Amino acid sequence: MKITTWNINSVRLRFPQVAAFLQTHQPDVLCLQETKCRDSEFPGSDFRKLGYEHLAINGQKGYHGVAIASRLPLHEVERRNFCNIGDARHISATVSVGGKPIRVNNFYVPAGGDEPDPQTNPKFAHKLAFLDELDEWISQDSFSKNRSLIVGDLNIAPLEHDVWNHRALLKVVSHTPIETDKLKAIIARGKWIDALRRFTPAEQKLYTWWSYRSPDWSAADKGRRLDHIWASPPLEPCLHTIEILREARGWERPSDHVPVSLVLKL
DNA sequence: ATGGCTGATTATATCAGA
Repeated sequence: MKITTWNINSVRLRFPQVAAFLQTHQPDVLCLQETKCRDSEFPGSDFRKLGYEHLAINGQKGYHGVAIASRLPLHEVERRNFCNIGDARHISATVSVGGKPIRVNNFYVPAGGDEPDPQTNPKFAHKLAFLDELDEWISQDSFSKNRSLIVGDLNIAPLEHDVWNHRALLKVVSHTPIETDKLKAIIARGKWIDALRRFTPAEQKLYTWWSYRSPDWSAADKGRRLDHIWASPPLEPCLHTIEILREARGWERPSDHVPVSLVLKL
């Protein structure tokens, strides 16, 4: 079973890139973030034509929005209203593979604005509150004791080599200690397996996002690892491979995030 | 190195992203 997470930055604008990816890489399940459209505007028939007949969508107008497109049936779809503000940052569904369920949770964590101070920056306060609620919610036994995946754009690069310059980014939202400590605590509490790092040593640079503002993103290579796939302990023996499709950042009119995939041998 | 860019909006400047 192959599952991909990708912050697409407008699913309508970038459907051609999505189609190219699906046809070449053939994931069973695709989790998208920043779809940026209402549910009624989601290009569902285009996904169905490519064999992704099972759709779970949590959209909103203009901003945010998450979705799961799957070749396998999706059950028990849930859209949790984190921080009770009515935005679209989570969707989960159960995928059955060989008759055994895997619970897939797709997140788009708030970016957090510029200033890493919750007293003066409401966006950063929102990000921290979201993480606290995420921590409490996924600490339930049902997550860790069953076959669960946490995927998505978590907007935090937790490790030193998840950013191009650790020291320079310590005061930059996405890599500040208050955020990275929280994320590491959530991982530790749930005994989550950080699947990308399971296949790449901690000393090796690993990025999934490169800013649009860098004139030569590849040569400068000032990336961050903002996109994640975590697996619950029961899935540990099934983790097979990870792929970060760096080349997608060089496609025409790209997203600033690239697809990140996990293959499970179930 | 924190924006030099990008996308959406009943747009033509503003907000958001990270």
